[in-house]
Amino acid sequence: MFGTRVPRVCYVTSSPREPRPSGFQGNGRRAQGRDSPDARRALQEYPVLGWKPSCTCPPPPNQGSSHCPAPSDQDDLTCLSWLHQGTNLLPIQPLARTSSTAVATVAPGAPGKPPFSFSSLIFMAIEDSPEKSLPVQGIYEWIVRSFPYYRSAPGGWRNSVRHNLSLSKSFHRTGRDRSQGPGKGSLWRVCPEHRPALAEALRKTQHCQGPGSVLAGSVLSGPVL
DNA sequence: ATCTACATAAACAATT
DNA sequence: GAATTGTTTATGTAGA
Repeated sequence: MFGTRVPRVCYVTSSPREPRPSGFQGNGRRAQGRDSPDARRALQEYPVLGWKPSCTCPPPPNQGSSHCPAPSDQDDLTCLSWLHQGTNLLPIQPLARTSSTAVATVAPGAPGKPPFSFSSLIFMAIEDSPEKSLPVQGIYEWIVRSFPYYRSAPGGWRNSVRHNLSLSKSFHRTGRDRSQGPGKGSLWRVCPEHRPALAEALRKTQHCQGPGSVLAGSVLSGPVL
């Protein structure tokens, strides 16, 4: 199908892309570095504040705590119920629903880049949907709604979202029910077998922000994560 | 030094 | 034909 793909012009030159602007943040890992100032700032800006640990389900493995009896059918992280307990459905969930109060915590003008990878963002968006599936546009909207940074970010992040969806084995697309209305594209879902890894990555992102972060204080000290 | 994960950019085909 | 969606390739950075 792609046999007709022609080599890109970039091969002609040693520098295929435009020089990156001085403010370019590299590969983004810097921004989501384990304990980077950016990551800490972002976590303080984004209202994980509203996430109240109110765990009634088993903690993820390696958390040690077993305050809840582990159901026999949950040997691993396949169960994401620990991500979906009421308001602590997902770390940034409160912002999406109560933007006025939540966004008030964001520094005016320049929200920091979220510390989450695109995979994590997609994961959260999909898991936050009632049907556990979203079209690309729905994922965009969830991200923009949840992270003010992406409202003003250059459009390239959408490309990255699609790139992640397409490249990552963690997500797969399903046919779209056209009776639900018009719209392009497919619905995207999280592969069940990859949920544990995604959840763990998300948990690590939070965990690695250190004890100083709001999230660490409100989440990691709790029994859920 | 190398590998891996990730972000970003871009080309291009398919679909609506 | 335009816009959107999906796939693929390339490249750069940082951490392990």
